[in-house]
Amino acid sequence: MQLRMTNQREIILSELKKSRQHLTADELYDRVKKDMPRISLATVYRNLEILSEAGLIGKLEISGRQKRFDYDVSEHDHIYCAICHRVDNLDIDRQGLHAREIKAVKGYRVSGYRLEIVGICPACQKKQEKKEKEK
Amino acid sequence: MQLRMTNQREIILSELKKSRQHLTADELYDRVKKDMPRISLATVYRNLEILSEAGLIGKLEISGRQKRFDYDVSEHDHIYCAICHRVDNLDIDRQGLHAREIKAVKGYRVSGYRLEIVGICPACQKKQEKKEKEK
DNA sequence: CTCCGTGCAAACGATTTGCACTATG
DNA sequence: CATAGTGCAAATCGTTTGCACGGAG
Repeated sequence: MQLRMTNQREIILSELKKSRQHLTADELYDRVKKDMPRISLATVYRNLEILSEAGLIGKLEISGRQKRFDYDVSEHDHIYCAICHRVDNLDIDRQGLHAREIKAVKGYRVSGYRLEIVGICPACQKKQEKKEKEK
Repeated sequence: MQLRMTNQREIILSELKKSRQHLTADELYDRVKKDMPRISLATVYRNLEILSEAGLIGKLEISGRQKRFDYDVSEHDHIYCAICHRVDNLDIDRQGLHAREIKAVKGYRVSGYRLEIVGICPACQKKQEKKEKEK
């Protein structure tokens, strides 16, 4: 099962990379459609799955909502906005955690962990302040 | 909007508490149905949502899969099995993380974080060993 | 040429919602 | 007795799949 670099796959990949955001399949679909109007959403889903399996992009399955895909494949954690669900990459030292983690496993064979910081992004903070004033 | 402690709400709550597991809505539905055969799945969903908003149970939204509900409302993290998706509670010291977290926020107002450790649970490890032998 | 990939529509699994009815406080 | 909660069915949302056709290697 070898990978073919089709036109649609190439565009999906480059559109995600150049976005520098953590897009959902349908957000990406909207962008890709501009270059390739007949592409189908199913193709976007299929390719995102394949690309993330191939290690060319990252897959984010954060807190029960829509999957997002990451242009950055290096190991890192995420912060996301509880209001608008925007996601940003974080640079946290992962060393300290490992020691703590390994003690806590209760019989599990640990393969990794996911750390998500939750908060309110700058844009949504501003919106809240505005609402506050209007009262 | 005051809460009424209906029969179904009470049973859902007590069934989750006594399970000492992290059940999904439909797993809980199956259990509750034994005591109350005419209850509907929608009622289970509605009540789990309400109960978690009221702080009587916890809601777990792990890695893009089905929501699970937590009988334990105290602050804690989780470990889950990458194979069978079983979830267990963890006791990790949350102190060390806070300091690191606050440095990393890039304009976000941080409200908390979620740490999930991923691994393979004892039961699934055994299954794998068995398969290995059979080859 | 061989199959992997595509577009389309239909199928799917989890969850939510509109509605008329019920029952709690 | 007001109105939160229920059961049911249908709707919705994100995602996946079956199929016949198209195109990359």
